[in-house]
Amino acid sequence: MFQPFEGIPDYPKLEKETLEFWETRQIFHKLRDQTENGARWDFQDGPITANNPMGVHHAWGRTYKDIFNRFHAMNGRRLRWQNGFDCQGLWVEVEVEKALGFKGKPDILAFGMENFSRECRARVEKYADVISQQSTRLGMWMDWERSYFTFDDSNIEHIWLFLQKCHEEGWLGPDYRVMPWCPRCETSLSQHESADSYKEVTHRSVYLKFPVGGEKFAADHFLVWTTTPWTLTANVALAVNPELTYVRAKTDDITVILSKGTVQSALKPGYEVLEEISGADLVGLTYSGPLDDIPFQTESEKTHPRRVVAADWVGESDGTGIVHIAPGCGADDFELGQRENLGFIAPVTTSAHFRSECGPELAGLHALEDAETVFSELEKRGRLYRIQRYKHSYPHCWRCSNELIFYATQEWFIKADAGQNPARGRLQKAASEVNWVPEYAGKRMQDWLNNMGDWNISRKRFWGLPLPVWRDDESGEWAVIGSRAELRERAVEPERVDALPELHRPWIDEIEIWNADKTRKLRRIPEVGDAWLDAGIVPFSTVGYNGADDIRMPELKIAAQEEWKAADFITEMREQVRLWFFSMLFMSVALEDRAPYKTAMVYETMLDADAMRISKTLKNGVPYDEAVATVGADPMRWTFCGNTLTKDIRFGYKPIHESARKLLTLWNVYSFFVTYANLDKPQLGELPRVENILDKWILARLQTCIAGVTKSIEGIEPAGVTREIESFVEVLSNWYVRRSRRRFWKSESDADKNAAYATLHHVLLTLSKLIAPVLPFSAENIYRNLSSPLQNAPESVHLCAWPVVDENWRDDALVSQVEGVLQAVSLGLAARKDSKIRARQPLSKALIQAPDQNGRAAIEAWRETILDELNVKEIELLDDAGDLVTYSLKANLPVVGKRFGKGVGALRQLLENAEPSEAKRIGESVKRGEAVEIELSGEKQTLEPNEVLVSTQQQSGYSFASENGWSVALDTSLTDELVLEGLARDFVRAVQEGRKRAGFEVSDRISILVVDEENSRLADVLEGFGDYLQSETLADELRFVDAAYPELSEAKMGEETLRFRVEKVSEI
RNA sequence: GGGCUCAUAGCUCAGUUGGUUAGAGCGCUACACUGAUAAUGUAGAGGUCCCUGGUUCGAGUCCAGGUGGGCCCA
Repeated sequence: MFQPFEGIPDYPKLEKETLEFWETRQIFHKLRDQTENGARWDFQDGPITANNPMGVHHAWGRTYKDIFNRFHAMNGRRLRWQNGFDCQGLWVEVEVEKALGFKGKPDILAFGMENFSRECRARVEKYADVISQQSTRLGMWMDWERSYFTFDDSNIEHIWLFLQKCHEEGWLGPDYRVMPWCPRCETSLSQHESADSYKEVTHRSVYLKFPVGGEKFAADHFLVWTTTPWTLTANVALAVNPELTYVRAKTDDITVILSKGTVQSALKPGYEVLEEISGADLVGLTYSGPLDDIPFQTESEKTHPRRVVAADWVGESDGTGIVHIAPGCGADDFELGQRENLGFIAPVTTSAHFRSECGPELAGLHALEDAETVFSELEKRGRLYRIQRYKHSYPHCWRCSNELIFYATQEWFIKADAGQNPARGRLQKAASEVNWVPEYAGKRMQDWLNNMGDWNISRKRFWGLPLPVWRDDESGEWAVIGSRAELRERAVEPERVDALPELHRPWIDEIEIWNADKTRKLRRIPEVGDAWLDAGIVPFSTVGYNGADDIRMPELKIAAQEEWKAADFITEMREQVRLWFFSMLFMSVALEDRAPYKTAMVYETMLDADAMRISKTLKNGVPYDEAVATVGADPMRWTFCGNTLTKDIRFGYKPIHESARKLLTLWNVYSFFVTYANLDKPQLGELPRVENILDKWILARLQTCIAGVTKSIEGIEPAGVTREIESFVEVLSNWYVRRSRRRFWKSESDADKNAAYATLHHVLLTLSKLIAPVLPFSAENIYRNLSSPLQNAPESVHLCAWPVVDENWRDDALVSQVEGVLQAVSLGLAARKDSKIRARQPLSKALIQAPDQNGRAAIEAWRETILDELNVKEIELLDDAGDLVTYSLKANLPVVGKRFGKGVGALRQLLENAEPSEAKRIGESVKRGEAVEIELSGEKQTLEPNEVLVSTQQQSGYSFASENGWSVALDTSLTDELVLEGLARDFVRAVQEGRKRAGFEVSDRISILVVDEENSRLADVLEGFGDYLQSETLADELRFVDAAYPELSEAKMGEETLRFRVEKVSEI
């Protein structure tokens, strides 16, 4: 007895029960044991940041991960099953700050670094738990007890090892540069981090008047434009492009100098251009700046007088063609300042507050937030010409969304092009050996590597990888430590290293080491590392590459498991190409000179249903917990899996519901099987000898499906899986089950009925395995129910072997035959539609023309089925002989194309427009498989039979429907016998409807009470088809009643109105 | 400015090495079918396959240029 199933699945309920089953029966652990000795297939998980609950976009990626893991486990492969958490870096700190209500670094310092670190760890541990729970709910199988955490000392030590290696290669070192800097977080950000951070904002831009020094343009002003007025405190020069043309122009009763191309946008209306000047002539002029009186400026001018310099990057797309240069506040400026020896001013503190040397009016104010004061100071000094609102894209902190500034600072870099053995070429070679899916991911990686700048790995923060650099500030001597053991060896007080609770700030900062000759004590630099170092090292740290034992999964230990080093598969969203994929690649190339992964799959962006980017402020995303609780995980997983990798996914409840509806067909078939099997209790197990062509066909079609699904997963094409399964379920339901229904209804048990049960059972059971990776819950539910009568069946679908194609059942010819039959039936229904005769009305004859021998064989093989589908008594297979046939010819283009080249056009003309007699001559030859002579453009040619496509049409009075060489016509002439049969069918239909309405069981026996109207043909119908009526409707009796009989229903029988009633025959 | 990528029905998307009349699902309309059906079938409406040029006997498919969108870099 199977668990009954009806209606639509309640996924949330079904999934919860399944989770309990997995848990109590320890299915995951059994799977792991069962694959223990299998060949390795290594999925390396990219760590998810454990600082918040997961979102629905995480569920997308995690679905892919789970699909591939489950598939390979079913194939007996040994997997790692290790989830990873990203645990440190700015993203964690910012969330903890928010939770504690902190505004910035000073709050953290007041709170105490030790307390702060503990808070960070606690948050990570909390959300690691939350995410583990959420992922479990998604059906994701991992060894959740043994996830890796990037804050582990072992992870940190592995990064140290890597950085030491970089040092040996000559790639690592400090540099003084202008960097994007977040004044709130008080740290610089890397190239990685600033990449996504540009946002459209509107700022006030300002045009300023800078009086020109010297004699040449003594009364004039340079007109200078900037969007960051605060940087004027650090102005040391102006830059012009010597290639550009500049002008002197009169405006507001003064004379200004600016580039010719910017006059219109920069000057107020009513200006007058006086003369043109070459940019080169401006170089070398002096000027006085707008804030010349502040101490920074007066001091700087003593050694570096203000002057105009040349820069070829100055343009005219905005501004005035004259750029104010502040080497302390911009990367280009900094570089130009170095080249031209312009002097240097750093006007603000790390939190963007003006230093005291900016003068009493500005000192202590915030450069961005107190911009008003800057404007009024400029106004006070009479230097403002004009203020305009200006919309542009400006960088923001990717974690706290505050506007960034550019700040001169010393940071630590990994320089790819430095050293004896530069990294770039080695990285490119390693990347080229990876199988990128889709291919463009590999091109993006190459592009990134081509353009890769130095990698800023230092952050002036707290909770992160402590950079293993110890330095003596006085002498500048520094050393890189590669492990905790080495640290102990060189420590001034080794026992303090032993006492370290963990390798984090503030504890690690207390350790001092000796320099090489033990003459100086070195202290650790305070910086922590870029979080991408943490994630990038995991291919090594999770397997204990450095030989230490303190890893979460000891069985992966590298000494014993050399094989785990390069993952077979990784997958993340596309931006990870330049983030995690890159950092892993870099670290692996540094350590082992090879890529740490063999296949890398990327997917695109999740958008909402209206193609809008999902953002927290818009609240347009589907919340994960809500979605999984209301619609369930499986429909979501089906939606995710069906998305084409190269396309963004538009995600919302509508697509999930659409997926659920597609899956409903499968559940309907399952429900059909369970319902009838429970009535009949058939023998199930081994497939009996298969005789019925429907069974043969669906088993053959199943093999096609197995092959297709397997190929899709192995070819890293998840969308193919859903396509293959959906098309199979479609024909399973609408051809196999529909055509087999009567086989299941037969009241007696016979071989054919049993074969039908056994076949459908086998198909559904196999299907449950095919969907198991994508729909782990539904598959389990269906499998467990269907496998219940089987001996020795694994207790879970996930412990089953992946189905393989059985060559005994494979029959591609049969599969394509049925495609032809479906076409013929569809054409027949179209012809019937055309004739306007209802489907219940039997017709005497269908005339079918098949395109070829295989098609004719299909009609013969499926004759009974087609008769029934089309409701006709007879099929006449039109052959191609006789005078009534017309031939139409077409060139077989792929074949003749190569041979005839330019002549193809003429040949097509000739064949398609051939006279009937000529068409017949050629057509008949081809049908006989003989070559035929033709005359083409005045030349004799011989056409081989495979070069011509022949289709024939019967000349006939019937209306045809035809397509792809198939034609079907119906003989619509009706005999009285046929009319009566049609009426009988109407009667049956009416009674069945009545049974359903009355709520009878399928097996209930009934009485039919019917009113015999005047002039009705009812009596004739009963006489001719009484037995048929009774057996179809399970009616024990059929009797006439008076028109006054209570509660009669009405129905149409042909043109007549039938009044009747059905009653259940009492059990007695 | 450089790189990658996309453009096919009202919407979401298939379209394998170039091949004859470009498909599916959803939505809409009409009709039909229904003892698994929140199903299904048939038909209709809806397409300059973004544009231009090239290669070819033949281009949605290959190439070049352009337009528009997305992403990355400078």
